[in-house]
Amino acid sequence: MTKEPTTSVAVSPAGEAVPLSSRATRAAERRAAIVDAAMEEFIARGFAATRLDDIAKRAGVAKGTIYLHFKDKESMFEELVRTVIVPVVAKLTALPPPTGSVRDLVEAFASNFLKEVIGTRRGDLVRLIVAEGPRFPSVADFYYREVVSRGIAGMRALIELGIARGEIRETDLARYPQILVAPAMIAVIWQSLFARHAPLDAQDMLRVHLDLIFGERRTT
Amino acid sequence: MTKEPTTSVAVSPAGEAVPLSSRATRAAERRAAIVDAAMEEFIARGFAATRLDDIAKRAGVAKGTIYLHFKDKESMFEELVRTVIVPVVAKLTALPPPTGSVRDLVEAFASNFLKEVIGTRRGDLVRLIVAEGPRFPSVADFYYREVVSRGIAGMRALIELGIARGEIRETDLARYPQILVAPAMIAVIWQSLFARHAPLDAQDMLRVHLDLIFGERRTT
DNA sequence: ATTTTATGACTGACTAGTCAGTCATTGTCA
DNA sequence: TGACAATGACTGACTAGTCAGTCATAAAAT
Repeated sequence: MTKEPTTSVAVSPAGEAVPLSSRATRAAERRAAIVDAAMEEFIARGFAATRLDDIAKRAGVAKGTIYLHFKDKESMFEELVRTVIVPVVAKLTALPPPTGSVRDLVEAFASNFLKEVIGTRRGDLVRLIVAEGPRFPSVADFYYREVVSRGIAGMRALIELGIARGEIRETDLARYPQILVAPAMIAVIWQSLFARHAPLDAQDMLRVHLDLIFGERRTT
Repeated sequence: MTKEPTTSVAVSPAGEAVPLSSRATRAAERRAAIVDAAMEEFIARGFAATRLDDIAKRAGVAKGTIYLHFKDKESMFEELVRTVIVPVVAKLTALPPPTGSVRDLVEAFASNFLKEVIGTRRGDLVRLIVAEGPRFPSVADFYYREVVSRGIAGMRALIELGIARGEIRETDLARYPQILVAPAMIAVIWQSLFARHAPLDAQDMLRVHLDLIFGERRTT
């Protein structure tokens, strides 16, 4: 079925020698415009209710052009998720220096997450995946494989380190890194759904949560 | 005016074995069948992708019948959410006796939540609300008003009691009852999306989380 | 001039919502 | 009690509209 990698993605081979506004470049720009527009529309309306005409209009492109880049609506959605998520994973995988206390590490993660995800388009994407996941097993699979399982593994490693160093009391926590992450996820969803009813100070909430796990912070 | 339909349930002679279908009863049954079918379909496909024909077929009813009970697809969805949620709220509002430790109370809540929500159709409904909320402000509003704000308030009261009684150390927790609830919500979502990849022992996870908040449990 | 890329009018499949007609149930009267 | 009339719940074929995907044509690049 969708075995095809679609139209050859303009992955320019390492070298460039090619003038900036080559075909490949233009194609890549158009593709990016389509991805951005699609992101916007899918987040606002969900998969089924999004019209390709709207995506095309927003991207400043004719509808037919979309089909030069994507096989159909479904695979566009799937590729969109991949396209947007991969760089985020890459960024998070670029681990910070293993210096300082575990709490500092976790806090670095948290503040990064706060800035890069909560209340941003990427946060909305998370909600979108939760929303459409059951109807797009391939998306859910991908997300689990690339983001969730890695994230859980990384958090577990951190927790174990924290336990080993005596920073974390509750040793069972290592079995459920989800607990460490849960408030952050809740914050993402809260901002999408209830921000207008009751804004949430995500940063402060995460701080309190970390106090709960690591104990009250002394002085820094 | 004897115009009243008088839901005359008494019409059926006591001894008769035919109380099967008065008009009113049948109507109520049909409405219930439609609500059930709609719930199933909306959960499986989301709002936009659900066909009224499918709901009708599943409910064993003609499409036109749906319109005798609901104005249109949108208000059907909205009423559906209300219909399903109200009894749950009622149940949770029936507070347990204020006996025992706060931890016991919270644990009672948790185990109730586990049994009644996580991994059930109601859990899927929560996911559905997260999914469709942004496109159905009225649903999100209703859910916030009837479930979220009450739940948060209730949890806050419990936390404050726990703090007053010395069961809970972290006094800032009262400002973010979301932290108390977060793992439970994550469990709901996890079961919907990732259960097949990595089943989650929600009960055990919640126990660990409560240990984190209340401190390790002594004896039971 | 030829090939590649882009366009947008067009098509056909699909579906929310309607409504004229049917008929089981209920009410009335002899 | 039985026959007949009134009611309105129920049906499903139909309408009007939508939208994913196509393709003949045009523009741009080479």
